[in-house]
Parts: sequence; C-alpha cells; structure tokens
Amino acid sequence: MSKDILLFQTVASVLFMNTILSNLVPCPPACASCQLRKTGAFTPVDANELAFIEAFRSGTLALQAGDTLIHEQRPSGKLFTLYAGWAFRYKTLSDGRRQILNFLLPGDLIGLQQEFTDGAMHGIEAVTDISLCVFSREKLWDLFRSYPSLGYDITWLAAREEGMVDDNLLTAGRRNATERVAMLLMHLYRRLERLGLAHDGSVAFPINQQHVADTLGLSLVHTNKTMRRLRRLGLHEIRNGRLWLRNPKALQQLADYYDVPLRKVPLL
Amino acid sequence: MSKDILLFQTVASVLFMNTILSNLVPCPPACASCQLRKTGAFTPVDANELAFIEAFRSGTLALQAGDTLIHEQRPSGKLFTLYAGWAFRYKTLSDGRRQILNFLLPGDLIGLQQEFTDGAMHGIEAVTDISLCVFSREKLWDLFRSYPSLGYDITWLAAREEGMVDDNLLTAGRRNATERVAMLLMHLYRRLERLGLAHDGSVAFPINQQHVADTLGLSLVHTNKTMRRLRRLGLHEIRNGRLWLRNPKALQQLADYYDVPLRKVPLL
DNA sequence: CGGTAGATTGAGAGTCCTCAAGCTCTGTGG
DNA sequence: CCACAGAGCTTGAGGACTCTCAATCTACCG
Repeated sequence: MSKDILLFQTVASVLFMNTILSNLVPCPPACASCQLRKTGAFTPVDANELAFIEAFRSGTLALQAGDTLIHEQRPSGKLFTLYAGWAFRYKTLSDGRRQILNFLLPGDLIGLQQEFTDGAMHGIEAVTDISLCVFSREKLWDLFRSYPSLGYDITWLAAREEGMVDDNLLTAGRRNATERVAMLLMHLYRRLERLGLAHDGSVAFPINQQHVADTLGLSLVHTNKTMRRLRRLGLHEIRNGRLWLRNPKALQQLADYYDVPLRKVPLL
Repeated sequence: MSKDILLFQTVASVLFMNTILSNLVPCPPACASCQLRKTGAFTPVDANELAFIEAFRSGTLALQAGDTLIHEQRPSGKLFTLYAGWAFRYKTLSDGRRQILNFLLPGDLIGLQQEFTDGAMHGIEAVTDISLCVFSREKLWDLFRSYPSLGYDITWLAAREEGMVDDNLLTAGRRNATERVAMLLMHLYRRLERLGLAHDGSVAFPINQQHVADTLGLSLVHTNKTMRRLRRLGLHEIRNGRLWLRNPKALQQLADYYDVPLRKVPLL
C-alpha cells in the first residue's frame, strides 16, 4: 500500500477505502440515479413504477469477493438485485462436489426461487466485491397486487433465468469439454457486452479455472488443459482478469452457439 | 385388434377410439369438474379465480405419444397445463445430440419460457398420449392485471420448474452414472407419488432407456448397464411400464437425495 | 413368421479424472 | 531487498468411467 493511500486512509472511512480498493460501484441512494437503467439494456419503467420500486427497496448491501450472500439450505427472507459485480448460484452434494448453476451479473434478480422452490435450496456467493439493492420478501405480494406490470416483469426474469439454466444443462449433459469451454466464453462475453461492459474488445473476467470447472461439470485439471489448448489455438485470451475472444467465429462454431437478438430485460 | 374392438370402431369415432386404446384421460369440459384439483396436491382457488381460469382457458388438446407439442425454435403462442400423461422439455444441438431438461407431469404449466426467454427455445414432446388445457398467451397480461394472485402463482410455477432444472444440472454436472440413475428414479417416483399416482408401491413409468440417457447426459449403452446393475442389486424394478423402488433407502443414499416436505403447488 | 422397438451384452477406444509436482505472480515480513 | 507463503495456473502419468460399434435377444404386432 503506497504512502498516499495510507495518508488517505486517515481521513476516509474503512468502508469507503474498501470501495476504492476494489473498484466497487456502490448502489446509488435513489433509483432515479440508477446507472444500470441508463445502459439501455433494460426495459424502461414509468415514474409510478419507479417510485414503487424505490419504496419496495429496503436498503443496499455490499459484500466482498468470496462472501456468501445466501447459504444453501437456509432461507433468506430477502430479494436482491445485483447492481455491480459478479456472483453465482450453486448447489453442492453432501461430499462437497459443487455445481455452479449460473452466473449473476448486474441487473439480475436474486433469491426468487428461495420463496417458491420446494426442493433443496441453492447458495449464492460473490465472485468479486458486489453491491446489491435489497428488497423485503414480505412486500413481494404487494408488488404483484399494486403493480401487476412489475409482477409480470418478475415472471419474465424468472423464466429468463430458467432459460439460462436450460442452456447450462444442455452444455453439461451433451457437450464435450472443448465445446463446454467455448460455450461458456461466448455466453459470458455476450452477456457482458449486452450490458455495455465490453471495452476494446475485452470484458472483465474475474472467475478462476475452478469456477469454470464447477460451472461446466469438469475437473480442474481437465478444464485447465482444455482452456490452454483453446488459447494456444488462438481462440481466446485471458490476462489480467480480462477476456478477449480472439476468434469468436471459431468459438461460436465449436460451441454450436447461436447469437440471439438482444432483447431488453426488466430491471427491478 | 380383436373382433369386438373392430366392431366397436364402426360406431365410435376414431378419436374416441384412440382415447380408449391409450387410456387417455381427457380434460373435463369445465374447470369445476377438474379431477386434478381433487387430488389435494394443489393449492385451492376461490370461486372467482376458478371462473377466471375457466374463461382464460381457450380449449383443450389431445396429443399422441411421440407427438411434438412445441417445436424447438418455433414460438408457440399458447400456454398449456398438462392434464394427463407425461411429456418432456428438451433441447438439441445441431448435430442431433439431445438433452431432456425436465419431465412434465399432470398439473405442470407448459410454454411459459417461450414468451420470455431470449435464448434459443426448447421443444416439448409427449411421452404418452396426453391431454392439455390450452390458454392463449394474449390473455396472460389480463391475468396478471385482473388476478394478481394468479400471476403470483405463475411466478411460483416458473421458479419451481427452475428449481427442478437446477437439480438436473447438479445431477448432470456432478453425479456419476449410478448416482444419476438413482436420482432420476427417486425424483420421478416422489413426484408421481405426490400426485396420488402411486399404487401398490409402484408408479407408471412410460419412458424408455433412451429418455433416461437423454435426461442424465449419458449414452444409451451406459445407461442400460447402469440400470441393469441397480436392478440386479435389488434397488428397483421396471416391468410392464411400471416402476418399483425395491430399496428406496439405498437409492436415496446413492443419489444424495433429500426428501423435501411436500408443499401444495398452484394449478392453472 | 418377418419386422420393429427396446433392452442387453461384449469389446475396444477415448475422454476425463485423480494424483503429484512444478511454475508464476503477488503480497508479507524480516 | 529478498525469502517465504498462498492462490492460481500448468503439465505429466496412469487409471477409471463412459462412449462407440456391433450383435444378440425379447416382446409385440400385423
């Protein structure tokens, strides 16, 4: 830590420091100044809806990389919208084998299944430092009653996430290691790009090979060898926490990936 | 076909014949006489809601085993509730590899993702002859607006189905062949049991080993060898289209399966 | 009795996994 | 300024699990 930073720390709160050090983007105090909505990736809401969302929101929350937002098995009582950073949903078997179900990126609604699903639960863990808007579950019914349009949006989000898990199941069940890696790279790149998070042909890529392995249902070693090969073939490059698709065409073909028209998505 | 049947055919419509021959249970003309609701597996609705559902329903449909209800890629414009029989959701890669995403049993809502999901679509195929209630998608928004409680129910169903796909992803990604088979047998048995479809310790089991393989992400041959072994070990038995769990404890342990308290589920 | 769908089995080949080390980079402490 | 520890990435080797190919067998149907 440099002298300047140390000096700075004497006048800034530790919390704020963490923010600076990790590049965490905190949630804005009011939904009106939400930066996510300005990306154009989300469906617009009218003033009334926005006001309701604002009232629905019970606060914000910041977690550090590696923290657990929702524990497997333990119901959470809250809903969240991920505002900044990466997280993932996962399930584990009792002997520790872990499967990542899907990654959560800014704008994703978190915790909906906790309420409804009757199977065992899933956990949610932060990949990077993250900031979230918090909603209380008790008010969810109010939302459906008062603003059916928002209820409709929530159903949309639920169905969209299911579609994502569907894709991951197809990948884990029927693609080989090479195809799986290619699929994941394409999928994440496109999602981030849609959010306007691609810069100079690259996107942030904060996950490690263990995350990739747990997502794809592969071992760490085989994941490594597969990614290494794809990199040697010049298909992609991961460096300094960023991902470049050096040959998207080839990756797309390998993965049997189809680009879909980017639709706007609801944002709560 | 026996003489009696041939004789009978002369006075009955072919459609009706199909019904008889396949044991198809047709949808009742009115929701008030819905047999599914009487099973006790579903959350009760009040008279107003029931009336709305009745109005929402635009008709019924019967399909034969093997028929495709919704084609991959092609949007369907309709929603369905499966009334009787088995179906499944699936996705395929362009070279034909198929992954079954989840099985659909009586009471399951079908086609919700078609509206919302932005990835490629999934197909839906009938395993047995099936009968369905049909709803027009245009009225879905009406439903949310007029009966927020039903909108809430639909979100519930969407989240519940996602939970099921989550489980299947964990299975395909992290369980070995033996565990996968054990998991599927437990899962299907419990779901059918909950619907009151277990009789004398067995449930209908109309799927073949190719279905099992496509569900679990295994090859047909390896699926066969695995199921054969479990049967030799006395864990289960499949005969005449029915499934017996001869040793549920062992299956449960193998699969790392946890029985969950059976909650009532909404029914549209 | 031939034809077809589905279940079985054997054999050999691959893909993927586990075990075991090294290597690189970064932050920490002496 | 360098040794050291920890996290993450890489590589090699051998073995286990699954896959593909090829038949055979059974049950049911016309």
